[in-house]
Amino acid sequence: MPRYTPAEIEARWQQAWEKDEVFNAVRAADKPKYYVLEMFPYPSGRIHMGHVRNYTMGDVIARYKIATGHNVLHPMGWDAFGMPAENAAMAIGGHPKDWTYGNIDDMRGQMKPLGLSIDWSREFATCDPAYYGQQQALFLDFLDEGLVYRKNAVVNWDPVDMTVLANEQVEAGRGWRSGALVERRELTQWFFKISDHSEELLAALDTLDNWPAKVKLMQANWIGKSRGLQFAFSTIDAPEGHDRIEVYTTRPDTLMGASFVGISPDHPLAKMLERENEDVAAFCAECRKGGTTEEAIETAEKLGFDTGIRVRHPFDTAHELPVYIANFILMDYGTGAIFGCPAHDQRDFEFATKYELPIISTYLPSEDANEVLEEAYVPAKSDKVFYNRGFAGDAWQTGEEAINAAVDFCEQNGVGQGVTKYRLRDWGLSRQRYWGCPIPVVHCDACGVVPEKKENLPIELPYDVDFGTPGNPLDRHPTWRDCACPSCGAPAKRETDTMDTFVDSSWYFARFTAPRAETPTNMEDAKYWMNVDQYIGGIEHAILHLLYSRFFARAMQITGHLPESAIEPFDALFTQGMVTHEIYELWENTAAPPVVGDGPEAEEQLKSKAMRRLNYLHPEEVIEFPNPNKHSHTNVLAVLKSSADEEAIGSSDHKNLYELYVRERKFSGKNREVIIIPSAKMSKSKKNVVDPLHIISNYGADTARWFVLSDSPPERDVEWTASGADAAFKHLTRVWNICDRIGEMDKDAKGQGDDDLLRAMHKTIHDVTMGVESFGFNAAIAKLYAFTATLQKSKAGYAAQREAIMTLAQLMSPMTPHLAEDIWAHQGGTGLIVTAPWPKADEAMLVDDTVTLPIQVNGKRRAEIQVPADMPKEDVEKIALAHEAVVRSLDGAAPKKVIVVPGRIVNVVA
RNA sequence: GCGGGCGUGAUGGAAUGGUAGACAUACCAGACUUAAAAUCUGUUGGGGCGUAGCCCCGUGUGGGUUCGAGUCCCACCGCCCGCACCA
Repeated sequence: MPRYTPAEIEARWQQAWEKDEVFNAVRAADKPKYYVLEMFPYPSGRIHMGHVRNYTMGDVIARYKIATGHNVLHPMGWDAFGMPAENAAMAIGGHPKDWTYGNIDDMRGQMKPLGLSIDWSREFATCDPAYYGQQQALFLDFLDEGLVYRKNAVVNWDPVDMTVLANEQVEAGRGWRSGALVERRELTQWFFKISDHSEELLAALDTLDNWPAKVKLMQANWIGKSRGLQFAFSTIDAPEGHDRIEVYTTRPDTLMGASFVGISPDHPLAKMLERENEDVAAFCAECRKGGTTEEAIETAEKLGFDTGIRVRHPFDTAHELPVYIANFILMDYGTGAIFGCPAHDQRDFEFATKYELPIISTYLPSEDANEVLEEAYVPAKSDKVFYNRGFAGDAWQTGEEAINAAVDFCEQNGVGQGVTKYRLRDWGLSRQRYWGCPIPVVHCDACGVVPEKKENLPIELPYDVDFGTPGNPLDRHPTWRDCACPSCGAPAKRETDTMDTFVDSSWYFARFTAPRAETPTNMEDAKYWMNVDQYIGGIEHAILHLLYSRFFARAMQITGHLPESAIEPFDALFTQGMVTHEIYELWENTAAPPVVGDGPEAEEQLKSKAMRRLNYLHPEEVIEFPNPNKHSHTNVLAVLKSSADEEAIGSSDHKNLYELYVRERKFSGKNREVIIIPSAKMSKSKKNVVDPLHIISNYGADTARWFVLSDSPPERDVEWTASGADAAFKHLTRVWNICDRIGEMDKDAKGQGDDDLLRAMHKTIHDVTMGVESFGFNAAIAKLYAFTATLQKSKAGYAAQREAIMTLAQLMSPMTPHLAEDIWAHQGGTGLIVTAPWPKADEAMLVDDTVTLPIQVNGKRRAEIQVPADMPKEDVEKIALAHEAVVRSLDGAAPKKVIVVPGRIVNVVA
């Protein structure tokens, strides 16, 4: 009997697909188009199970769409710029370009054996000059349209390495290489005017019907539209030019609870005081320590500095408030100044407590509530509260009503204006790094900042750079900066900043529609292929990447690079989960004398000893086995493979391993134990990374693909288990063996149960189709398991069994395409299965004549009846009430009510 | 700190507001075998009783809506993701 040999059949069918060019996307009017795209990978050099899962999901969709008669575009490329390449150059030498292209070759080589339905003829990397040159052209067009501008912004500055650090290079407020305390420093940077599109980007979220609601909500919160009041406090004893402080508040209804005014350390008034007063300067310097992330700022201890300046309350000029410089106020949001209302904001409450400022309630939960607060009183804006210090609207009103009333009141009394603001800031794209797309502008002494001419594009990165010292090598390059001013021709200097890598990934989806075009896009191709019908990627991109891409699509429409119809580039979005794996930790008693002996005393002693994690272990370094001690909470134990002898490993009863485990833990000189941490994100440092190449060489790509789809719902994390992969392989072998068996059958053989088999088949067609359409891959696979079991046991005749196995192959083909092709060929199917039309479920075969109805009494299941599917409600009710179990439950009482849901359930209310 | 999500047997999970635990793993038992592997079959949420059967409890915790809640609402607990220079 021939065997299932994935290594052989997978290579064969991949060649067949390549020969027929079945995945080459062709622009043609004969069929509807379908564009499926997975977020392209960073070329780290190794694919991991997360990639396998991500691309397999996209592949299932792509293959399903091919089978249902679409021209499918399913491209692949590389998000190839970024810091890891420069870090590698610094750490191990070599050049970022060589490192990156080497990695791309490696990863492509690792991906191809997966048998993905990718049109490789469209492949590109963002570090190809042909790609980033077009990106520079886009930048120039954006500049022309006023979508790009320059302004100052803060960066993480490492004062020892004299370089700008990324947020991830700041560890606990210190530079990762130098260990120096990081400072915030201002630089002139390029910005995209994304904030001009805040309202539009927010409003258009409503049109994205096939995006997850959580992603839309996260984007809406990120854009952060708020209506509030902007007004000015007039100052007392302030330096000249600062007789007013403009503040913005979303809670003008709490104005009577104001107890201080806070300004950002970067506020113009703070900066002026800083120049004149050493104490202020010292305080502002203190505030500028630490990273630039919102998280770092929000979680830092709240600090304030009393400037001595005071302001008058707008409603009561006799009431004066102190002005503090405070480290938690951001210059980027609002006006960089706020009034603090400690009674209704927890941050302000803590600040007021620390600096002994008054805490004044403006509203209370009830008219007689205690005004002395333990913490800030912050009810939902939609709750009705009692305004004890209201000044507009009713005494009892919701926060929302009070805010509107307060804005109206203030406007009428000339105390400010209602304004709408957005939290969304402009997108800073300048990076002081080498391995990125050069910003195509020139600095000329005479002409200032001048855009490069398009005919000079691409402005290519020089190859001869050194990474011996931190910082941007472009800055140090002896000649690259030198150029002629595009405007006046005089000697000038190139911009040495490069672009944020988010720019690269904000339009690659459009480039895939015409990857070799001499312009960023080709309008005809863009019109045909856009939008992306199904986009697939991680939830970690829910905000930035997706928001930036939405902005770019608009900007590209404005500059004539995308049609109007493509301003929302992703019709449907799916966010998949991660692949996780157990972590194995080796713990040892490193400090105390070893514990010896057995029994409870030894156990107690072990608990009290200083057991420490010594290191992490690779999955190959441990042997797992079931815990024979059934009373323990731990079901699986593990020992070091190196400690176990051959016999113990080979033996099927786990006695020897358990004895070894006990011996190592209690009797060895080290009290050594392997601890299993379930389900953690795969990470190199924790050594819980499973290499897909191993899986593919051991089991084949189809097994890897089947497993990553089968075990968890796609939006959730999947736990990689060796036994799961094993089971997937066994199942595929089983299917192959069934195919072989049917192939050996007598072609004229008649059997029993043809109709049952075909009914089960049509139900499976229906269920799997629904599953694939709705990303319910794991549920679809469960149905395929069930149908395989049915087919395996079937005694049906040859014709029915052949139809069943061929349909099974078709339904499996998006997940396990190689095995499916092989079965198809084995059974004499026409052409390739990949291009065969998707099977259709026969509606008539889906309905059963009789149904099983559960009968509940008061919501608890008590019985079950079989009735014809079309039996009238009244008759069902009669049968249900007559049922022995129901009679017993009712105990003679008359039912109050009977609910009959046809085809579903009967509930008797006693 | 802020924003978003998730939580179901030993494990991964299934379940348009309608029989909780499909399917798979693991374990246990059986068949085949000299034996093992492989393969196949079967059992398995917890507790109880008068054990062909029946009853009680059970979807992180506590409340609520409903004839009926894993599913909807509120509060809490735990874990995960994002926070603008990681990609």
